[in-house]
Amino acid sequence: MEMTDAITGLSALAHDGRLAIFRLLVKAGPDGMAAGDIARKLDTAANTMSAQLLVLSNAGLLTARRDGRSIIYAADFERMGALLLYLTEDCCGGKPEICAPLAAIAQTCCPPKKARRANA
Amino acid sequence: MEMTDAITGLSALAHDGRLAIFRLLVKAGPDGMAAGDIARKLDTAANTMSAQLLVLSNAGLLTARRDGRSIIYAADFERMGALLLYLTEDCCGGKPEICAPLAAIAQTCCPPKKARRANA
DNA sequence: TCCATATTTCATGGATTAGTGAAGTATAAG
DNA sequence: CTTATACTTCACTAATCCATGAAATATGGA
Repeated sequence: MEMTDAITGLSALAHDGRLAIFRLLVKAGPDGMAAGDIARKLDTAANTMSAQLLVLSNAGLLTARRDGRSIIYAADFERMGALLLYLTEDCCGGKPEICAPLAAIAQTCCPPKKARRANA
Repeated sequence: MEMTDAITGLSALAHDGRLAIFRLLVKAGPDGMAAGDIARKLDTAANTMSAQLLVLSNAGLLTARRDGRSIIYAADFERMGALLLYLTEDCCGGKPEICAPLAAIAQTCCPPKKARRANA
């Protein structure tokens, strides 16, 4: 990931409405959610929601597919992983002082050697 | 870390000048750098630099201390670690699909069991 | 075809952000 | 005490962001 992409991603997430959307879609998983359902869940006007989804999509953090009249948005896990990787690796140089706390969660969710724990 | 703090941090980093400052200070380590040295290194006007440093400081990502006529800024590693932890844990729910790439770097910089590698 | 639903696009206005010249504050040196 | 250095603060403008009403587009059903 390049620096400009990282900045676009950070900007997209640096907004309470958009961060809420992203978090909701992470919880929703690969199946994603229809734009209207997201709007109702977060109590946001349809056009406002559309603009917010566009920003996240343009940052590559969301994928979109049409299903009938609805458009289903889903979090792009790979892209988010790349952003986090950029922050730890390129931005922070993998300093132990910074990424030590991450080791714990990486350990929990992605055991390095043995079988991976199911998570949902 | 709370969501509003995370947003403040993301906003602070979502700017090319400020991200460059932060990266420079991460490289500089705990000793930090004087505001003027940062400004010269990044070819930025003094007052512009001051404003950018203020944003990062207000987000808690930098610490500042006076040394004679200079003011020394340093990256707050703990805070950055907390931001990354928020993004992986609270925002992304520690999903393996997202944090798997992080496991590698966490593995490299912070070995879980054995002695930690020195890193300059 | 006509209508309802789902979402987006456009236009607008208000709020926030960002860079800069000029002035102000703090420290050090002569 | 005066002057220089190091930064910050202030005032201002340009640019960008953001929410919203209104209109447009796309799909599905009667």
